[in-house]
Amino acid sequence: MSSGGRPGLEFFLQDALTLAPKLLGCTLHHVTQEGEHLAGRIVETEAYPGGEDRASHTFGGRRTKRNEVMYSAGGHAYLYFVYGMHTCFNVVSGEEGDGEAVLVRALEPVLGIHVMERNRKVEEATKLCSGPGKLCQALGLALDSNGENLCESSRIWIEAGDVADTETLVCTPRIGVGYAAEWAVFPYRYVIPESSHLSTRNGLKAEKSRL
DNA sequence: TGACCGATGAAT
DNA sequence: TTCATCGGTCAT
Repeated sequence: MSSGGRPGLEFFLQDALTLAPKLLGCTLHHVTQEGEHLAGRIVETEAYPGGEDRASHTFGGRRTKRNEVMYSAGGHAYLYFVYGMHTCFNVVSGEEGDGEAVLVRALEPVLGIHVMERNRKVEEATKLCSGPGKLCQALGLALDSNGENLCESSRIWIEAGDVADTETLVCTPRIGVGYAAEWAVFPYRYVIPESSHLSTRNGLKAEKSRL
């Protein structure tokens, strides 16, 4: 995939485990209600394949009002509220009904950095989007964007990109899913280890399995 | 209707 | 390592 354009629907119809590493290097864009154009390069993702994966919201075919959009066709935005104070941004993947998604965990700020600093109330670039809750706060992404179509929306979209030749893709176990039994240790988290914008919580230590 | 529990982050 | 904080989920 080459950089620059918006990937077609078929890109998002891939299953979560295939899509998650491919989202690394892509850029997430958000144009806020105030017209501020914010964007960041994706450097950390996690795949939530659904089905038997206990860490997925759609585990065992569970279907509720909250996870409904996770069952929509790939390319939709799935946002949810967690821990009583944080919003997480996911890219729905796979065919309609699959119930798969990729959680975007960290970005490298690219556009509108001053706005992100204001939104986050911090100055350090490495603290702006280095976590799923942080990047939503920095980009101003809220629950009202749940269900947004990333292929057609003029508010939120993904720009194609690649992992640079000088960068090495690495996968690790997912963060914060220790309750998911054996699924907790599967290497469904993908990072660009050279990035200084990874989520600090377990930044990049407990792994080394190259793709 | 209510108790419990997070796909977290920030402070200590 | 602790805790703030509250919607979703599931058991009554």
